[in-house]
Amino acid sequence: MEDRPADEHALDRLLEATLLLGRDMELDLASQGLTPSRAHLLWQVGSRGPCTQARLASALGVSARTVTGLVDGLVGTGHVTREPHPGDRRAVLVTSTAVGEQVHRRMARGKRGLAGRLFGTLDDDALAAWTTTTDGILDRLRPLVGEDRGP
Amino acid sequence: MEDRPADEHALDRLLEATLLLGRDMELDLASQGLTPSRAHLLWQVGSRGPCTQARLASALGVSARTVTGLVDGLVGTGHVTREPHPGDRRAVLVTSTAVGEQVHRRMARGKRGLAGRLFGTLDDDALAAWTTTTDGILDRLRPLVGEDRGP
DNA sequence: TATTGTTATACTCTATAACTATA
DNA sequence: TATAGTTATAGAGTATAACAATA
Repeated sequence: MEDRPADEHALDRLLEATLLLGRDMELDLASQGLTPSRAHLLWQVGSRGPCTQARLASALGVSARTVTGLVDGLVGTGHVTREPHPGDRRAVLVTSTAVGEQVHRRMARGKRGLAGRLFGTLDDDALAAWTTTTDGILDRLRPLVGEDRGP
Repeated sequence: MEDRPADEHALDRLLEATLLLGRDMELDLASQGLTPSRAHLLWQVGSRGPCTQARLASALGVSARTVTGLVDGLVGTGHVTREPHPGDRRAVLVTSTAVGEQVHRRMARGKRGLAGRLFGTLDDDALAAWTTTTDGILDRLRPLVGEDRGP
């Protein structure tokens, strides 16, 4: 670790990508009346199917109280409903409505489109090289942050 | 744009890096009593020298009101002071204290260390290839988000 | 006893709008 | 008239702690 300037430059690129990616996704979601946190929750429900709030708290890495608030908001906008959990009367199943599923499909489409825009111009070899290197970066990053929550 | 699965996989990698990078930096800052937003402001002041709040609002991309709150917090913790602006009696100069500068140096050191840990294992060619590809990704990402605010 | 989710409370970050003091 | 910053107000997201209902 001998202070190579190119290393810091590379990290700056990664940080800039982080910033821009976040902003792009927020813009897209705001146009559908969703805040980032609510969109994230809706994405989980759409991808996993009906979930208990405890499971969502674990998947999102937030407290149970926070999930209560996010679900309240999404129930208010008609994206999800709270259904009784068959077999555990303490729990509820957060379930996508038709509108929620439509938004989830739109998010999935948007993600595919963004992937194509960002990486579609690379040939297979260049893409594979970039991905391999990024995998290595992630391997070195994960231990710094600690355990992942979620299935 | 013909839906290459590897594209979506690459985007997922980038999103995961985004998430982990954010978490790592938050952990590091929380250990010094700084929230992410306050740390971001302190970083700007440390890098640019004494700044008006208007300039900070523009650099951070937030409203004047938000800067007032962040500076209030940092004044409270002793990281910055508000000094009179020589030549414009409406404005103040947000200025790092000795403690603030010490934290800024620690942040700079942490950034160098992280860069080394993430990229230091790559040889020059692999690093250059990764950076070049990432530059291209950024070029395609920037127009989606729109204008940068900045100095 | 342990888990699920809610109420109560509080702090941070963010914004808009109205206002004061200066340019 | 325009700019720098504050006060006033509001809403989202987050957390911990105490509590109810159920396992």
